Amino acid sequence: MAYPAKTDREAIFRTGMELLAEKGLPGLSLRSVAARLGVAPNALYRYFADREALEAAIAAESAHRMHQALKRAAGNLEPEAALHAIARAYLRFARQKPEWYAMMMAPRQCEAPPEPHADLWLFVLGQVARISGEARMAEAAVALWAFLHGVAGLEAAEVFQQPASHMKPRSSVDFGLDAWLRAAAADAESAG
Amino acid sequence: MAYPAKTDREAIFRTGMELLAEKGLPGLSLRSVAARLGVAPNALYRYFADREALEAAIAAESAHRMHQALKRAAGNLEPEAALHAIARAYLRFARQKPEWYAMMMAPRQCEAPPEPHADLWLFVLGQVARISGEARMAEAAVALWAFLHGVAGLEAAEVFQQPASHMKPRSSVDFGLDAWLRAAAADAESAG
DNA sequence: GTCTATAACCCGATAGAC
DNA sequence: GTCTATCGGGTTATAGAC
Repeated sequence: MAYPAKTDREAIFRTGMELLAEKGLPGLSLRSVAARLGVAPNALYRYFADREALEAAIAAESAHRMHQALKRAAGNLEPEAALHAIARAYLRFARQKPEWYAMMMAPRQCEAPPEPHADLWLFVLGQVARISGEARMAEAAVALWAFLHGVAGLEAAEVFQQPASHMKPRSSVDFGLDAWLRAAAADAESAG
Repeated sequence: MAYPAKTDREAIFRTGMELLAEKGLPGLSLRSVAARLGVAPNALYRYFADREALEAAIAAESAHRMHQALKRAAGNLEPEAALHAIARAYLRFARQKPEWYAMMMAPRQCEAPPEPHADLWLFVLGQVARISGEARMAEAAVALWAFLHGVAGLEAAEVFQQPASHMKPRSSVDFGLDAWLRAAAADAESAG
């Protein structure tokens, strides 16, 4: 062939993940991805319809990686210990890969939630059900997710680093987690 | 004068707020503000050092408006009712003016938190202290803030509108809020 | 099917004239 | 204090050669 493929969907995607982790959201552009791969910018359009499509692929992979991290953290721990471990792993992921996390949580117009997101959600739902029971597991899981997502957001905004704010991130996370655990456990009792 | 002032800091700022509310974050640019005011783009640099400075002003005003909204919601209600009202008002603000909310919460490098942000935080802290007591009011307030910020983020990401997600936003907010209130009240008792 | 080249837009920011 | 003009950067997207 006169023009053998110099790249492929996988390589483009991988380069996008790298650039995002290295240079943040503004560092991720079709031009920069193409430059690193040594191809012309519009060569990428053969593999991704537009920037949105590339971002969606990155978001899906990010959700998958978080799922793996949470599963590893939970291991075979007892329900309550597993949930503490999951919460820590969630916040660690958001802290260490803020761009992947942001990409994964970014609003994106699509028919149904992509499979990795759904898998992650089902995993959390299952872990929550072990504590709260199944009657109100959805409400409990959403509340937990909101709390963790909120902590991640506040950490990203560096709210805790304000000198005169009197904020103690660690103990605040514990406060919220304990409150949630007590409420979830109470649900299980009232149902049982 | 050959060139009388056609605009001023206040008009620029107000136009920025409008554009942000109308067209979202990508619609806010120095060029678009200048176009709406009928001046050349670089005329704005007389009043704001750069885009960051304009954004910081918008963020401060957004925090002020949320503060007003929360105060109005709390009124003279009893502590627990006031907190419910504050939580609803917080989520309503984030839902109705998502760009202002995002701007207000966006990471921004500055020495100290701007005054409107600090005022808002002190107000929430005071309201929380009425329930939890003063010993752990900071932890409790941060946990509450994280939860509300998280719910706002999930709503913005349209997580709740996914058809097969089995999520009920309203009851999830109630779940989290009730959990928080019980924990905060328990703190007050153990201290009293 | 991939390439080069380019178009047609957007943006923030700066220089120098009036 | 505002203007025109411009620089250097970004983005999506298309046309046409190989």
